[in-house]
Amino acid sequence: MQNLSSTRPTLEDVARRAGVSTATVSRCLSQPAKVRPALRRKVEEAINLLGYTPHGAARALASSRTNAIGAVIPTLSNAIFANVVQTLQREVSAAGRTLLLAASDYDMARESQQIRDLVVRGIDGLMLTGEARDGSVYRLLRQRRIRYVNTYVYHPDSENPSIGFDNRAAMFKLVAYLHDMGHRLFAMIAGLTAQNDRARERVEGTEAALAARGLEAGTILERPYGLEAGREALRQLMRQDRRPTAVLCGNDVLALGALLEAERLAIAVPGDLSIAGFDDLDLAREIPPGLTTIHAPLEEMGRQAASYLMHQEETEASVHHVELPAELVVRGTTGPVPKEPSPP
Amino acid sequence: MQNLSSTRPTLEDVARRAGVSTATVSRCLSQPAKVRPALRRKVEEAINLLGYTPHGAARALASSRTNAIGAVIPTLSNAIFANVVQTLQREVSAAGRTLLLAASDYDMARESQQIRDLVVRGIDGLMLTGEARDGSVYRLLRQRRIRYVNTYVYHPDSENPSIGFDNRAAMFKLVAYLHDMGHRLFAMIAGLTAQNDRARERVEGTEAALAARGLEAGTILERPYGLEAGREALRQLMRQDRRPTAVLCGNDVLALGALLEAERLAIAVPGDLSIAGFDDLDLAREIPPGLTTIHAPLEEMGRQAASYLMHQEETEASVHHVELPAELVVRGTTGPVPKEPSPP
DNA sequence: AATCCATTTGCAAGCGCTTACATTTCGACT
DNA sequence: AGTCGAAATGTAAGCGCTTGCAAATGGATT
Repeated sequence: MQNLSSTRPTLEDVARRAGVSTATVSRCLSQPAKVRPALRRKVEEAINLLGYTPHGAARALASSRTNAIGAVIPTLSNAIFANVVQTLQREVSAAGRTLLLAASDYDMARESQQIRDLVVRGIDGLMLTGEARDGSVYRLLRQRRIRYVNTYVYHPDSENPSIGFDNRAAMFKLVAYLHDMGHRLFAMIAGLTAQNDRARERVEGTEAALAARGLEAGTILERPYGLEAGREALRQLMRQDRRPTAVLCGNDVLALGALLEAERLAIAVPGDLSIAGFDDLDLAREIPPGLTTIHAPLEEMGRQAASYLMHQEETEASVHHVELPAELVVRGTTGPVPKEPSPP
Repeated sequence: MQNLSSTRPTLEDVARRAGVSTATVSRCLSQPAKVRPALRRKVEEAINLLGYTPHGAARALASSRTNAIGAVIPTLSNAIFANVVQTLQREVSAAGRTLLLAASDYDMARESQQIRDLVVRGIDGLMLTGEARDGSVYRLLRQRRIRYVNTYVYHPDSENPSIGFDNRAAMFKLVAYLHDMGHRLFAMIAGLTAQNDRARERVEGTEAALAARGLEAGTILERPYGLEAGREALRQLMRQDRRPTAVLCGNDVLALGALLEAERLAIAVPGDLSIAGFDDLDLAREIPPGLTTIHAPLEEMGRQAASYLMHQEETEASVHHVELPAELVVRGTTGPVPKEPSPP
């Protein structure tokens, strides 16, 4: 059953063994319908006998198709990326292709390098996170005719395809809801905006929403995404003379940190303070009293990205843009503004 | 600066442009030290001028090295896998290689297929999760001379290399600690053991530890890893006539679910009930009162796996096995057994 | 200047597969 | 049986790169 020699068997070995040409064997593998059953059977027999498996690189070289899809994300340590990659991988794998993955750790330079590496290695499609990156990267992708898509953002006017949601608009919804609940003084615990356009859009959305409603621009703290950072930021906010009554967080992890810290400081949530997150992690629903947040449609985003990247056939006239809804999910951490100003 | 023609430039284009042979260009790319600076400069100029990038498949075919490392894990939706993949990817990327990733969703058949796919695609090394899988997979890997390693387990007697920790021994530590705290009736909310040897080892470890101490084998519930499943399982345990005083959970996610449910049921933790997890997620430390758990040394595991898989040079005499410590971390969810039996 | 050896460079043969094109085979039909 | 077109198969030319080996080059040494 197994070939005992140390060099792996090649197509030619199979062809010889089956008494056919290499072309026929090749066809058996990629378009079995084109080979008559009798021959096909003989070939399959030879394949099993020799324990033959195709050589991916040779195949890619000869056919100039790699059947590989790449993805570059900031980090797998955040569930919102891990989950999308999980979905992407599932779809890609189901289509008989392979996922090449790189994580940039929120470093734009590294991201560029990783994209280039993936291009060199050979990919048919590429999922990217956000839009902000060097123009040369997009140029390379287009020159190489590699299909790509930006995710976690929806930028209908961009020349780069996007599948995602409107981060700004989501913050507008959140501010509107809290404003209507009577809140007037807001604060934000944002992510680091320097290398992260999604975080930036969330901040900008908040600022714009506050301005649009004639509200004071509150304190904005930038922190790396992490529970401890969220805790620390909340402490800092609560140390201020004029305490905000509502704290918007750049993501659920920061919000969870803030919530845990509020609990420790014996600040009632939402009695004294409302806290909201962004992303809607599993935990947001489970942790008492339930985290008010924006639901990021990750599953759908992963599926759509996979589908877009793998359907190369259709050449579309216009740039592909898909907006997925990012809905406000009201749970227990937000409520009406406290009657009297919260104690100093 | 960019080549405007639609076909990408090849090594030959560069060679012609620089007035050298393709061999020289090739050497400039892979062993620059072997080319005199003057020539090298000319070549680099031509490369930039044409916007040349190597063709990965051609390179892999000619050199029979792919510079790719594969990893197959159960799912990215669990942080313990996402974090290890994150580490692995970082190391792999830093070494100028690429990570090919597949997630099996705890389906052994799918896992086999994915491993085969990766082998066909071409990888120099492969990280696997657990040890239990079809013998033909290991045979293929060895026949193809692909370096591989099982992780999340430590099986010093296996012929397959492993880098991980001893799941059984860890449960022994946990049982010993709780027994010493006075607990006599244990229960376990385990993961699904059917397709998961790590989960199985944790169950077996618990059973063996209980038996070794002459303790009653308590109820063991198997549940898919998930918060909601943990909640439900705890409800079921608390409905029993004889309630356990200590609940061991197959992982931290189940433990967190159990903890949240206990809170909802107004069962005091650890006053009435002790709960312990496994893995030591970030959240385990943060969530009050702090989850007692086993710390899984993920970072180190990822690093060591990467290093082992990428250092092909040294041919070792014996099978590579590394045991990483999985320490008990005592926090707030465990304590002395309640004085009187907990109320029905 | 001639000689010699260590480097540097070029030549060219593949690596294993796909695929356009040529050739053969097979039935259906007359 | 003989024809003819469609379908099946074979032939062979690459795909873009690496690398063993031969040839050429450059200094160092005499």
